[in-house]
Amino acid sequence: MAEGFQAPRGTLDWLPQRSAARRAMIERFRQIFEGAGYGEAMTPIFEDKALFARTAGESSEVVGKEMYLFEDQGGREMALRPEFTASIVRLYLENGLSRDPQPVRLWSAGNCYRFAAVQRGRYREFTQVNAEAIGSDDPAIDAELIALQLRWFESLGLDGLEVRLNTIGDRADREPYLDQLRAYIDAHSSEVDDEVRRQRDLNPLRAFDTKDPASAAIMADAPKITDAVSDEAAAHFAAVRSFLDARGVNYTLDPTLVRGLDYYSRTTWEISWPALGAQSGIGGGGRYDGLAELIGGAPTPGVGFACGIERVLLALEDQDRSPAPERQMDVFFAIFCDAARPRLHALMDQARARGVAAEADLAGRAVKGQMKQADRIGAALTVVCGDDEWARSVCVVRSMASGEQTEVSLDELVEHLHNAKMGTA
RNA sequence: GUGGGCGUAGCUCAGCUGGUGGUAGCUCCGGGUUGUGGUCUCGGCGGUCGUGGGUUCGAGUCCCACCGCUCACCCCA
Repeated sequence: MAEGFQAPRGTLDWLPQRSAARRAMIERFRQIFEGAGYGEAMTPIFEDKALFARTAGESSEVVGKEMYLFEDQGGREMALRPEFTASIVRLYLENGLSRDPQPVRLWSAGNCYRFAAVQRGRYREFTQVNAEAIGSDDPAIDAELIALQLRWFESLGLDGLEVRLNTIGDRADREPYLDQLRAYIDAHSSEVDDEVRRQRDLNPLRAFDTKDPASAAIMADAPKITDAVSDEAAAHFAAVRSFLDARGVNYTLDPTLVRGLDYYSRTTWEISWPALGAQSGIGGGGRYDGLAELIGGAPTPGVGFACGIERVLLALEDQDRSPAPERQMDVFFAIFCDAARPRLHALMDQARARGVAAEADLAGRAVKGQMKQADRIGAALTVVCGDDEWARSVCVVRSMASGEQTEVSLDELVEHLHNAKMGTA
């Protein structure tokens, strides 16, 4: 290890067991969203830096200091994607999807990259599953996305989720409100801490996030954006809530909930699993009706969310649950005769070609060790072939559950294994 | 980027105020069962004590730096 390499800080190695869990989670996500009419979209892992800079906002941490940037050999400024939404909207515009029936609904899964301080649940390379609906401002979509997202969590066996919901109005509502909020902070300037004063200039909405109790008390009485939104946005939010209420979705209203990316408008939400501690946010999203214009497209409404696979998996592991299916093998080949190995390996391959999951000893194990291996991998059957059987061109097929053994001619072995598999399946 | 805790076999960990690394548990491999698993039992493999310096006659144990993990700030998935 001293002279060796370690995975880069903030990255994870995925061994088979967790890889299976991860894949099962994504597969579940796929089933749920494709069952609701969402199609899979994949975008490049890197994009023009400006795509993210313009959409997420220069004042956001993500753009300000967390992007992985590089200049390619052609001198282009590129960034590894810190999130999906900007890429998906870019995809929508670039591929003319505004000509498709609206809204265009897409889901994605893949790695994102942010150069942030590493801790449990926060990694520099991490995986998000993502869903976006672009081209309609129907409040039913906001509610549908939240409901589907919750269905995913529940299908994985995660209990005790908290859903927080808010509306931050339209961009046009924002400036007058921000002036109001800045004025309030200025009026209480001497009573709040540096953090609030810093946010006042940077992103006043975030001033509500202060941890300082005195400042928090002051901010508790500050004007809330929820009260400052237009009648139209308020009506939209009321409609979102009615769609959620009709489904029986539990949520709490949090008028200080502001998502960290500047492009959000109207509905915002966050789902957390509190036991995870500081990185308890396992999913979040919102509406971004102004985003398409920011990157040169026609005004196009949109709404979407993302969930962090690693965090959800940590939560599941904390509950001693794994979404990974049991590993199973149909047949193990236990061969105690060197001369027999080539022929039996060939037969094993033929069985595999017919859909039988099979493996053989590859470690030179003794008899006992090979049987133990068969047991360990959960093989339903073990093909046993030693000198005696090989001399007679047969083998013994043992049922690992019952211990029952039958002798089978090597010529009929593949057919026998195939039938056994079909019979039990 | 800033603080606190931690870093001994593949994994989980003992190791008292510095005096030669633990028959430790689990895993893995083998024997007990001349060719048959899950239990039991015996044995074996496996460590430059995170890395590099320093103090000391002597450092896993003390000091410093770095790397990594972890908790929190922050940020967000």
